[in-house]
Amino acid sequence: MQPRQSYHHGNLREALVEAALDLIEERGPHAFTLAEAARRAGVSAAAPYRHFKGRDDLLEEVARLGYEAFAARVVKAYGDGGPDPLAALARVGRAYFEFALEHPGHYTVMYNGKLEIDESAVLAAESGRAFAVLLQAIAALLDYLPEDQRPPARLVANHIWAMSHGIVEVFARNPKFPGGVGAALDMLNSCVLTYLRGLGLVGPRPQA
Amino acid sequence: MQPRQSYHHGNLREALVEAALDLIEERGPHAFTLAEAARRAGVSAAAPYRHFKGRDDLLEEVARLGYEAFAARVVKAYGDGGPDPLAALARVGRAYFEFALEHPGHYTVMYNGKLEIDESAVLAAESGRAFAVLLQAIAALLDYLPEDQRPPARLVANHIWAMSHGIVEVFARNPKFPGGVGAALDMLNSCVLTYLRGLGLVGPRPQA
DNA sequence: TGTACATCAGTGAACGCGCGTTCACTGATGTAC
DNA sequence: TGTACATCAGTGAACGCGCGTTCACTGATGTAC
Repeated sequence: MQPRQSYHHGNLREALVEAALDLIEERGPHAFTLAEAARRAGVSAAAPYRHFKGRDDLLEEVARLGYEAFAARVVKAYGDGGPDPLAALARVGRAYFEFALEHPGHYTVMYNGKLEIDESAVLAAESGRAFAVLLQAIAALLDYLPEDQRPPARLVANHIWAMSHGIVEVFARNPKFPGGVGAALDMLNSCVLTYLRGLGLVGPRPQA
Repeated sequence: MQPRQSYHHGNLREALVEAALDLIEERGPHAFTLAEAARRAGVSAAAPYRHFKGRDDLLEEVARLGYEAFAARVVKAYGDGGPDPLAALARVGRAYFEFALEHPGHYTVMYNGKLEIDESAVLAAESGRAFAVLLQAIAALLDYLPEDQRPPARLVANHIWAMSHGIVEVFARNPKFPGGVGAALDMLNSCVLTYLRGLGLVGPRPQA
């Protein structure tokens, strides 16, 4: 933000990505402009072209980094799946939730982007990596059920993914939601637990 | 789209709203431009100013109509709440779902808009009207539970709202989702039913 | 039914603006010797 | 350690474009008589 000392920026590529994230967070991916990102990074409008092919290229890099960081975080949260499947699933849910709140720009690009980037093989792979972890966490949990009342892991994963996304979008990212982020995370936990109880997986009402 | 016969359009206000909805659906609310809406309505860029104060005024009208139509639809779906609370709740869920799919532009403005319109008292009122119906439907259902295991209706309403929104956003509006809209609606129903079973409200596994 | 006229709902040209992008340039950096 | 020079990473001016908005205008409509 403050004027540079030297002619060279030193870290312009990263600075532009950061500026883009801020802009996307503030105004959405479609309102992002290369000119404004350059301005925030303290360089001329032409400077970004030393690091990116153009506007869309920067946006794609932002999306790529987002998917990468997200997948890495989810994988790390799951870890070895211990000490028990429910705890591991809770960590994965928490990771999803925290990523959305700590990286709102990335999250927005990934889920509200409507970018044509979806085509990209790299992004699809990273996205699949994160979903595979969720699937694994859920399959481990479902193993506790007798086989004849075991629903498809993919269906359960879709359900839980939708709950997480819904609570993030409707409540956690809504500054007017009473109780704020903490209350939203509690809400996600109680929602998933009630759902799992419906599957016969956890005991009666651990929390209201 | 086709050139008008007469100098006067006859229905420009509505045509501009429609064009705006199409644009928002295609490219998001931030990418909407008054010029493009006018072009699609077949009039000059100045014509919209006979009907709206400017770009933001048209966008506000679009949002207003969206909230109005949404609330009306949910109210109508709930009807008198009969024949039983579960059926009434299912109708409300279906109404939410169908509105999102049949009016994607409105839905986007309402939930992905990030517009400052949120301030508007009219919109808040319409939005509250729809939520009140959901709350009522759920309260009626929760009456079947003994009082000491009855969770707060607002919490349950929030949970179900989040599920609906999540499934709409992640699956129903995703053209790549296998099975399409029908599968997504099934998914919403099975998700909510499993959740309600977790509350002790419905019998064991009515569907996979 | 016909005419005069006010009003309504369009037009098209113009404006200033910010954007994405290109280009010739130049200051800073790093390397060979 | 010092110098020459290639390369890198910036600048600033320029371009064409589409946008939102304003303005004087004009064609069409509706109403009074």
